[in-house]
Amino acid sequence: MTIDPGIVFGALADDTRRTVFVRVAASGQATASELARDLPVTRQAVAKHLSLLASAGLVESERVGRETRFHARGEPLRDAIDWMASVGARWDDRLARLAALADRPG
Amino acid sequence: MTIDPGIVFGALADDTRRTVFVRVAASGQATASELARDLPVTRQAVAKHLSLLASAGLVESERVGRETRFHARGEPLRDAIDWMASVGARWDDRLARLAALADRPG
DNA sequence: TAGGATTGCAACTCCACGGTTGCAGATTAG
DNA sequence: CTAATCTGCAACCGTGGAGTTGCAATCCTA
Repeated sequence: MTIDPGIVFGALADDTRRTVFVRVAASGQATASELARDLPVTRQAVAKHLSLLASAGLVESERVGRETRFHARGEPLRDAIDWMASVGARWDDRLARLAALADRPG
Repeated sequence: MTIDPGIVFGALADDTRRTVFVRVAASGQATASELARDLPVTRQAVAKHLSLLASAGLVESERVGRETRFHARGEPLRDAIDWMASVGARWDDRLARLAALADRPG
């Protein structure tokens, strides 16, 4: 099931949420509480961001004991890139080249 | 001047606005009134979307007589793709390959 | 010059979003 | 067993965004 591009773009539109996503990606594994310690927002705010990122497919959760660990996923990023490249390919040569590379699966 | 990725993602998050952008890109040139004729929203709504797309650098306006014609730009798309690919390159091989291609200018 | 077309600005409504606080349920540690 | 953690749910608030209507200004055309 491929996710609507708008959901992914919306998920990446917010600064805090983008930071959360980058840190999850960088650390491989992270919980809402861990992330909230280094951010200027509440643990619940981070949890909401992670929930929205999950509904966009950008993140996956796994319950381990009393904590919920999150890890990043690349497929929605690739889908969003595909969309952008295919739209821009009509008049932008560099995007056309990216579209050609992005289209071939594997 | 490179535009903040969040602005671009936000601009592409809305369905109607994404449709407007695609139609501007496909037709090469378009005005708010022309676009509104084929869309289920008002001319003013389309104008707002175009204004926001312009502030994200995704579109440029040119006044011709009594009408304002818009055309699409690719640079913000490339910037957004760069951001996505570089973030995902750490754990996703396909995104790493895209990042390698997107990084080399020209 | 009068009229139709095109645009821009302003005010208004509605609601989704980011953030907070408070609390209750589960789970680990001492 | 008890206390400290970690999580999730619900209610609430303020702001901004998407959309509308109405109106004034500008520009082409007959």
